[in-house]
Amino acid sequence: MRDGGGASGPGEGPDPGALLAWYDRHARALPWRVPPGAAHRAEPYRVWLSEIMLQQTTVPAVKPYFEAFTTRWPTVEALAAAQDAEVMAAWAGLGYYARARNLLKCARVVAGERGGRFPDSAEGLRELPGIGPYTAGAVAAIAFDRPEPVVDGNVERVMARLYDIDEPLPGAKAEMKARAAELTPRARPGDYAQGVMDLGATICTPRSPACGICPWREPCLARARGTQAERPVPAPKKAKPTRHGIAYAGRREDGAWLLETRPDKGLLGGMLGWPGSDWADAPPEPAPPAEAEWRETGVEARHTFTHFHLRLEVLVAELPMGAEPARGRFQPLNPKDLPTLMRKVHAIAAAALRHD
DNA sequence: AATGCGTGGAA
DNA sequence: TTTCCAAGCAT
Repeated sequence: MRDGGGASGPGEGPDPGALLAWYDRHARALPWRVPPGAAHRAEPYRVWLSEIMLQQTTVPAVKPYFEAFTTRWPTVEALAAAQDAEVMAAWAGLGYYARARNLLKCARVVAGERGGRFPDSAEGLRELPGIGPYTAGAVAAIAFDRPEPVVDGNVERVMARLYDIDEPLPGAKAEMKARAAELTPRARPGDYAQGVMDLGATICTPRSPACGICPWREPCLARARGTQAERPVPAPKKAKPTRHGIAYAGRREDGAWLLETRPDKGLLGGMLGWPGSDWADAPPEPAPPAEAEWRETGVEARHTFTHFHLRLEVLVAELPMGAEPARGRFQPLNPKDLPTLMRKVHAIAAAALRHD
């Protein structure tokens, strides 16, 4: 690492000071952020919460969830005291649900074993559930002013272009990380980290980067060579198979739906869902969760996950008050508490049962 | 080290 | 419609 200072120029390598000067003028205003130059730093709880939500997730998607969480649970102690089901329901729709399970685990460790104080070093933060190298560095830098390297997808893209790294991902990550680390300044590490990420989000974007207004345009090797659109070189991608299954949407006379909480491990772990068959490459075997006249809706719920497409056939039934299902539990339902796939099933089922 | 794990918006 | 991808982590 080195100190920032002078201006960037050709042949001199990128200057952290130029990036900080750009950030002072162009920092995005975000709900979890304290503007550069403010007299105080952001609260560790809010920095941590935002960083967990932002993992592989866009800023527009995170904003309403961050607002909802901080309003409902203003402190780590409040979050730690929440019920599992209410936190999972509040996270529903944001995706990567292991984050929510680890969020609660982490909150309970911090509140229960650390007096509500987050560790103030990257090394300490790294021990907590759901906090990996990136998040540990980000919280240490932003909340505690520690000069830690903070390497996310934005930073990797910026490094790939600054140094015109032509090795494909993910092999190139080691060099990207080394370049990012040697560039990280001792001064204002939190602003610097947020600055590089803002640069990646607004100027050095994946497609059509705005090189003409970039504070690092002069030292950028890819810009000089015209290769910026081809950096970073992506990893080879695999085809997504299509899997099939059956979902059973049962509604009792009182309006309660037959739902089950999915096991913690695996896809949509810990979330509410409809009982059903396994999801497999072959046509699914029927697996009704209760004895009833299950009726085909003729509509499939289609959904794409990270690594496969899914088509779920939706079956519906009206169940009597005395029904004793083999699987699941009757409960009142707010569809917003369901992950997106299960919301799609609900919409199909509700429409089918409406036309009786 | 490679794989599993969500979602919605943009092109 | 399909593809791509966005502030990664756990195993």
